[in-house]
Amino acid sequence: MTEPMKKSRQPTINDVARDAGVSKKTVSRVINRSPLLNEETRQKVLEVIAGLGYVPNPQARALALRRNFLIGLVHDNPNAQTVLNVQRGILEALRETDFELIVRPVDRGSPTMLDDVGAFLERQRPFGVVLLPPISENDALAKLCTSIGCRYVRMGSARLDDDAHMVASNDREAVKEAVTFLLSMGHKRIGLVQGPHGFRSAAERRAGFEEALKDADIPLPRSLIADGNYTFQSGLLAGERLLDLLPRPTAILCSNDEMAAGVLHIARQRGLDVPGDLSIVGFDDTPTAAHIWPPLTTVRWPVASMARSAALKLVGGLDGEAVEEPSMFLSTLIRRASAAPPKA
Amino acid sequence: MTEPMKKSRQPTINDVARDAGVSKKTVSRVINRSPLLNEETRQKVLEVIAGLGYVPNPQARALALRRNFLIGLVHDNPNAQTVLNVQRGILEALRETDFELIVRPVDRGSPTMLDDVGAFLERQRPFGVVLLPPISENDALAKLCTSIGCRYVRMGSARLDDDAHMVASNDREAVKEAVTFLLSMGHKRIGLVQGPHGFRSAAERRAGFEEALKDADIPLPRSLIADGNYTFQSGLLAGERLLDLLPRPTAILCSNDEMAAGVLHIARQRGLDVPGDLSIVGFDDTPTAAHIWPPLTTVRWPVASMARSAALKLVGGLDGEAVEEPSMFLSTLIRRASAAPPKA
DNA sequence: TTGTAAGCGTTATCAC
DNA sequence: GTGATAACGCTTACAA
Repeated sequence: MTEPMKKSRQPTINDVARDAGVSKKTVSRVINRSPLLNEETRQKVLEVIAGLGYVPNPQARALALRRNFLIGLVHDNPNAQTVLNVQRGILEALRETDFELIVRPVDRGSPTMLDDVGAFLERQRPFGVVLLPPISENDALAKLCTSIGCRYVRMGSARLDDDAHMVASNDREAVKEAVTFLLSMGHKRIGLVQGPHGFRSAAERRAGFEEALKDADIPLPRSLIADGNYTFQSGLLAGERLLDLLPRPTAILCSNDEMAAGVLHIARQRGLDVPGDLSIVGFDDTPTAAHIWPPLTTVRWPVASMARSAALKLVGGLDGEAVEEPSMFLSTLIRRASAAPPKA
Repeated sequence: MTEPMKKSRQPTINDVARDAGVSKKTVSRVINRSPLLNEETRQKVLEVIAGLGYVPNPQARALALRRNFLIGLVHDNPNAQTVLNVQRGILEALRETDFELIVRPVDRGSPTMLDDVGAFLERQRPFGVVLLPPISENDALAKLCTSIGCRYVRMGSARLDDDAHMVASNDREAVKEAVTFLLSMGHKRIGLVQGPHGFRSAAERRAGFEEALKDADIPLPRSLIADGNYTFQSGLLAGERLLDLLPRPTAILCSNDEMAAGVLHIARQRGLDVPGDLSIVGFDDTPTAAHIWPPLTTVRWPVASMARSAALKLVGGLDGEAVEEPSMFLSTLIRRASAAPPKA
């Protein structure tokens, strides 16, 4: 029992092997759940492992296996809650696995962005990466991952890639539903604050907006569409633009909640009653959406679930089982007080 | 030039050594910036490295060095923006180093929390961890890190540990300043929505609140203090409690912005004019603070800078230089429209 | 079912 | 200054 000179360092596979009276390979088999193992041997080894408090060294395993246990999250999404929800979803999928999550925010718009991500992938060689919008919409980035040999899954607002490499919410349908909801309440003059050019989400949401109006045979003058860039500030500007119109729109759909908050701000400044004089609908269901006054009707996309599936697509199928994770996710319209039938 | 059977795998240190006509140890010296190296040799090796696109394998380095290049972020902070700001700050400090950030949200309140973190530390053996409040206030956790032999730095609202293991904002002073500001505008009846019991930040902020009133010789009846738990919901309840009082407080200080938003909500519901009838002050300067109406006067603590220093305390001093990172950080009162002199 | 030997890509030791 | 050689802790051949 009394080992001579018990070193205080972490026990290694050798210690376990010695104490259990087996070879390291056998211990390795136990760790890796090899099926061809005498049950007695397994038990004995497990006991020694527990007794010693042995934990396999991930770096050593990574070296021997020529792959590591890191999943990267590459993102440039400005919405903190979204990013955290994604992290939560990924970690949920990674629980009970040996994988860890490493995060890598990148600077969208930086001319060296692709190089930066490339350097990160080359250096760390993560087992796989989850790409968040809007950067996930960048096809060059996906190609880069492929060329480097790094698995990836893109999150997005529409089918961006084949099922193995993407999870998406159907933003177009979701917005269409929201607008149809407004129409059903009697709104006829509905404005849109759209997201920035080059963003797939912005394009999809606009498309859904237009489709809904078209289906209802309601004309859409260009003046009812204001530009935004997903910031509160741009929502303020867009709100001023749209509320200057005569006749005023009775409802405004915003491509995200931040901008909706901006529009609400302007409406209040002008003494408009929301939703009496103006209904407002957002997109994202950020925490703020529920906390502003009146609470914002908005669209919630299942970020965490999507992220979870994304991660499972990456790490799943390692045990040979096919990965049958969904690729498309439904968003839900969250009805709150900011949208109601127009007053008169 | 034409190597026979160029394998498509990543180049290793051996490839570099062979091509440069030196030993692997020399290449290793170049990588690790060893000072005792012939400049010519170094240049030649660097050329080959660049030519080959060689990148050292972090896992192999970790194994050989018996330490890895991972900094963990352990957090249970509910504020997404805060967590992301921390991540940003840490990564800023880690840029240009070989370290990566791995994140580990934990479930505060789970009875197995300490075990969970312990398992994480044992398994991954990160080089160091940054602990976010409120979990960072847990002394048992700090002890656990020490016993496992994992470096740590705690972020907090007050001195929680010695300088090497902590960075803190001075919440007490910050709140004191905010309350003094309200007093200077003529408020005499000021309510407090405090944070949950057991949170150091809540205690510090309350202490600052009380000190300011005491310094001004203003009595503080217990009824002017309402309990909250840092959620919007609890802000609603606390707001109702305080605004039921007669005479009504003319100002309310909230221990965070979420709760301030809740109080604002109630004030609006009751038709109160903010700030005319009621001034509101928050704490945190979340994005929401600037987007609600009226924009919220609040206290901003330099999260990212603190996180940056925390990370530097962890990885600094590796090159022998002493780490001279600050431990205390000043918060700033952000004056917005939600606080003004009382109407009458 | 289990063990032996070799190797994963790097760094430390200690000669030269 | 530089280079053999032996670690580091694990896994994959391939034997037994």
